[in-house]
This record gives sequence, structure tokens and C-alpha cells, in this order.
Amino acid sequence: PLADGTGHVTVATTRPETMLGDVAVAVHPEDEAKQAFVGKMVRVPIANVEIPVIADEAVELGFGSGFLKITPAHDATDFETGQRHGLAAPIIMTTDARMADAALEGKAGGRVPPEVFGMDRFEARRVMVEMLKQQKLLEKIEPHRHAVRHCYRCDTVVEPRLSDQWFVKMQPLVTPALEAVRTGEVRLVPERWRTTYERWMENIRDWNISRQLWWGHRIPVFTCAACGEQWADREDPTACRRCGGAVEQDPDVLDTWFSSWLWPFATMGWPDATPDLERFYPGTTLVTAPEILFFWVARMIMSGYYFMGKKPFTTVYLHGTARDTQHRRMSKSLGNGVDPLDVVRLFSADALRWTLVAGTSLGADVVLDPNDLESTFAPGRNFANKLWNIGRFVLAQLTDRDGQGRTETDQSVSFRLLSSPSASDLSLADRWILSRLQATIREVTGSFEQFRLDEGAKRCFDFVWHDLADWYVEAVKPRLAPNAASVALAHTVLVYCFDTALRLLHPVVPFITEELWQKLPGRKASELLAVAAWPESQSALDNPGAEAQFERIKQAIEKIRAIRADYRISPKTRLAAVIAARGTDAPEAFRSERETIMRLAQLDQVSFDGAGTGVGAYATFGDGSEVFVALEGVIDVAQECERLGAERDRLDRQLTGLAAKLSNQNIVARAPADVVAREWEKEREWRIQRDGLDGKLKSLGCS
RNA sequence: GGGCGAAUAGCUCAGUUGGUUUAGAGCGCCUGCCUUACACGCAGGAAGUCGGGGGUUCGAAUCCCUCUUCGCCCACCA
Repeated sequence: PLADGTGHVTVATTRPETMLGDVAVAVHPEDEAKQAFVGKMVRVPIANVEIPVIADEAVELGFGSGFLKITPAHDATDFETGQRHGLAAPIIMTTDARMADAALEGKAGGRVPPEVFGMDRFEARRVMVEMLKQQKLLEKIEPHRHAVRHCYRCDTVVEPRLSDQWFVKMQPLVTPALEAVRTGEVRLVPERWRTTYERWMENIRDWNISRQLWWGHRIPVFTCAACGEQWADREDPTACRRCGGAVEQDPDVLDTWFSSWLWPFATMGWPDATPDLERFYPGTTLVTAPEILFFWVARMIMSGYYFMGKKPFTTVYLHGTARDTQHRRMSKSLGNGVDPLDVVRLFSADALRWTLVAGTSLGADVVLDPNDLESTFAPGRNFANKLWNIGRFVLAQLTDRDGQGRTETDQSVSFRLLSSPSASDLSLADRWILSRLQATIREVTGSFEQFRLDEGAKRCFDFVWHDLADWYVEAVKPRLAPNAASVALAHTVLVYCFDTALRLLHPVVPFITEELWQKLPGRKASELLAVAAWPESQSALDNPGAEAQFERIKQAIEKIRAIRADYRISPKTRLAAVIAARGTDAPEAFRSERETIMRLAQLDQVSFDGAGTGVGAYATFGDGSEVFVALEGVIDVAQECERLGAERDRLDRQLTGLAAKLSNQNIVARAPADVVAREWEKEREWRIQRDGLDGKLKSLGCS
């Protein structure tokens, strides 16, 4: 009711009991209809005090009744409104949320009436609603969804209550910390966090650093019981610095982040100028979770500039978060987590690490399925297993040749190549894998430097599994026979490749790589991969020509394997094939890897002269090179026609698409020359392959 | 309420300044193999109108607009 009895205003609230602490009712200054009320007094029911109607922009236009009760002691927004209008802030609850006037120190007789005095807030709410009803001052009750703060530990609804606290004035600390990130002096990775960081820094509020907890660093503020002098001190004083009276230390402790923000230098002996501090400050890369960017990272940057005059680190790498298949963050309270120890037990620590590193691209979260650990972590286990088996194979070659363990020769030869590769002795497969390895070293190093851990991990995976194991190890097997001429060289290349791959992979799968690496020849007992040198690529081993030629070897083998599968020929059946190099494809390359082709395509006969004749299956690849597999008695002309026809049609479709592109003058004129040249080269190769197939189709009499 | 991000094969995701890609990988799926390092493996294969619509461009999964859906972070919500 208005105090002058001329009417009333209606106020909505979700916390009726706090009306005992109301000091004003506010309306929005632009709410024309309500301006007449501003300056009038209203009587707060139950509390029986008169308070003014004021105008303030904290009121949201169009929300609720348009009248907002102001309770400065029990609501943060209201506190600020109260400050703006110079209003009092009566506290009407105790620290354990029972109704009582704090100003009366536990005695009744103030704003809190006897009916609810000493009552818990929720009980008081019920009683007060009843009282309002009886006094016919309750207009209506309706459901309203809104956010209520709960204690993170016991889930109790938290009640805002005005109290004295210590704050750090943040504005002076912000400027250098904001500038550092803006200029790139401190780099955030991924970069998009910069916006978030800047927004927070620009709107920073003073930092409440006092906590009413049992455990923590006590606030070093002292108060004299006699004269009231109050000061902060580095030492613990025993008497007042002014009058010599008894002193008391502030009972509160510091916010945990108030000590954490000193971490970059306090851990190294600060405030003393220690050698560690000199050597290790500033640090290089801080790795942490994104949600801690404000709590910790921003504050470390601020404290670094303030206390040390320098940034605390150059790069902040913010990693992803582990989530479940519904993208919920894994947490103890939700119970949707994956226990790392289970994963270690079932799949190994390397498998766990592999999944998290290889499965997360920069700045992205990683989704793990707590209900299907197998499909989540098996790939990592499988890869570790593959590494182990390659290691077993390599080591077996080096140790059991004549039943007498590894020899002196093995150890010396294995590392000679590193300094002086002799190209003339190397096979095509050697040159290919060595060149591939150099590219791998460069790419993996580059990826890691850019925090593209997934990219680096997967590049290693591809090299180890698909280059080294699938092709090189298979190609090199015949040369590993004890009496083979190039056995020492083969060992050298094999060990060099494997050793280097282990070094590259060590950050991702540290345990198995360490174990394997220490078993390699030439290792001293004290050597650790963990501190071994990072590989450097040797440009002398780069060999694009060998890479291209060995690609053709692979293609020839793959064509033969595909023919074998198409005609359902048992893997045990050895076949005879003719491979004809065409165009720029080098015939001597095929000849030099004759053994490899025979073994991997399961042939008992291969010729590199002329084209194949008789009944058989045909395929074309590369620069028009051809492969012919004799299939007397197996071949079905109709099926061969269909097979070749399908391949010819596929090439035709591609050629049609390309032709449209290349006949468009716009493209030819406006696209970069090298792009156009590449398209023409593609067109040439596809056309040669297509023409080859056409000829074959004709000669088979396919319609 | 404010800010940010994501939608690409059945699933989880790559695809770095628009053009070497015939849109890839792992898992799953289909066929055949215990080929003396590995069946946690080998060989071959199927599978995607790159969320919808519009635009810019000679050219778009990639840039712009819009719609839809999902998610995350922050917040002083009467």
C-alpha cells in the first residue's frame, strides 16, 4: 500500500521473505505510466516500514509487474541500485539463513516480526505468504522458472547476504595483461579464445579474495584492538604499530586462486632472485583447460606483469574437454566418466594417450563412449600392438641370424648410413622409404610445433603402418636372408627408419616406444628415448623420383591383387604376369623390384617385355603402363569385358568433367598457370589409360 | 540474457589461407585369407547430392547471407 493511502503497487518476487530487508521499490525511468509513483512512499507489509519509490535502470522494461523491490543486503543487483541511491542495507538473516535483524545482534524488535523471528528462511517464506494472504495483500502466486544458485558441494540453495570482504582493485592490473594478448606477446592457442579473454578483461570487476573457510592462507591484515589501526604486514606483528596495543589477524583466508596466480614465479623461489627464477622465468607454454582461462591464466598474466614486470609464458595451449556421446562434460557428479585406470588395465596407457591425442584436433573436444570402451580405445591398442610386432620383426632380424645374438657388425653398420648415405647401393625401395621418412620428420615436427598433435600422431601412424610395415618391411624381406648380398644395408635402413619413427612417436605413445627403442642395437644401458635427440630430416635423402617410381610398383601390385580378387582366385594360386612400362614410367624401376612384385602379388612368373598375349586380365595405370595377368581356363570374356568396360566408363566420366573445365576459356585465362597445367597432365594420363582400355576391349571382341 | 562453436560415410572425426582429391581416416559392414612380425592381423570391396536455401567466383565441403538443429562457456535473472 501507498503510505498516503491513495492506492498500492504490486511487486513480484520469488523470495517473499526478503521483503523484510526492502529499502525501496524501483520503476524504470522510461516507464511513463509509473512515473507518478516516483517519490511517493509505500509501506512494506509485515515489516511495517515506509520506503520510497525510486527510478532506476536496473528494472527491466516489460518484465513482471514493472515494480522491483530493492533488497540491498540480500541481492547483488539490488546492492548496486542501493549504492546509486544512497540507500541503507539492512541485513535480515543470520549467517545460517535464519530470520533476524543483524543490527540488533540477535535481539527481536526490528524489521523482523516475532511471527518469523529465528525461523529458517524457507519456513519464514511459507509463514509470510500466509500472513500476506490473511492481510489480503497477496495478489497471486504463479509458477516461475529461474536460476537459483546452489552450493557445489552440498547443493544447498545459496542465500546472498551482505558482508565485509577484501577485494583487489583490478583495473590497474588489466592494462598490460590485455595488451600482451592483443599484441600477440602472449599467444592463446586456439586463437579464438582471444575474443573471450579480451571481453572478460574489458569488463573486469574487482576481485573478492577473502573466504570464510577453515583451510587456506590467512589474510595478512592486522587490526589493533585498542586504537583500531589496521594494516597489511609481511611479518606477523605482536603489537600495534601505532599504539603498541594488542593486534588481531583477520580471520578470513585467501581465495585459492590468489596463491595460484603467483605460481609461475612463486614456485621458483620468488620473492628471492634465485637462479631458477633467472633461468626459468618466463616459461614457454602453459597447457590447461579452457574453463580455467579466467580463474587462473588471466590472473597469472596480470600477476606476472605486476610482480615480475614480464609475462609469465609466451603461449597458452587450451586443450579440449572429454565428453560423453551426448557431449556432456565428463564429471564425477554425473557419473558419465571413463576411469583412466580401467582403460590402462584393458587397453594400456599408450592406447589411452593415443585416443586423446590423435582423436582431438586443435581446440576441439574429444567424445569418448563410456559404454563402449572397446571401440573408443581399441584403435590405440591396435596401433601399439602393430608397433610392437614391427619391433619384434626388426629385432629378430638383428639378433637371431646365426643363433648367437646380435653381432658387432650389426651395431656399427646400423648407424653408418645416417652420416653418409651411399645412393648407389640403395634399392628403389630403400630410396623410397628414406625419402618418405624425411617428409614424415618434417611434417610431424611442423604439426607438433603448431600444436596440431592429432595431425602429427596420424602422420606417424600412416608412415609406420602403411609405408614401413605394409610395403617396406614386405619388400625388404627377401634381402634379409643371412646370405643375401645387401643384408647389412637393409638392416641399416630398417633400423634407421624404425628408430626415427619411435622418436617421433614417443610424445604420443611413450611407454611402448621407450621399451622398443632401448632394445635397438647400439643402445647403452643408461640411454633413454625420453631425452634422446629429436630427429632432423636429411635433405640428401629426399628423392621425389624414387617416390614416384615406387608408387608405380605399388600400383602394379595393387592392380594384380584387384584382378585376383575380381576373379576369385585363391591367394595360394601363383600367377604369371606381364608388366609393361609406358610413357614416363621407368621400365628399369619395375625390373629392379622384381622380387617385391613377385612376392607381394603372389606371382611365379613375371615379364617386363612387350605386352601380354593369350587369355588373361588386363589393367592400366600410371602413365599408361599396363599389367596383364595370364588366366588361362579361369577367365571369362564376358566378365573381363564388363570389368574393363566399367573402368573405361569411369575414366570417360572423369574426362568429360575435365573437358568441360579445360574448354572453358574463363578457366584457362584466369586460373593460375600451374593449376591449368596440372589439369592438362591429369587429362593426358586419363586419356592414355582410357585409350588403352578401349584397345583391349576391341581386341577381346567386347561389343 | 551475453558470448562462442559445430553440422562431411552407420559411428567418432580430418580436410591449415577457395583449384593435385576421382571428398579422406579409424571403427563398423561385405568378400577371401591363420602368406613363419602382427587375426589387436593381411588382401580386396561397398558406403557420402559435405544440414536446407540463396549469393560471390572461371571454380565452393572451404568465403558471405539466411533458416534449421545440436552443443559449450559466462551471468548480478526480480
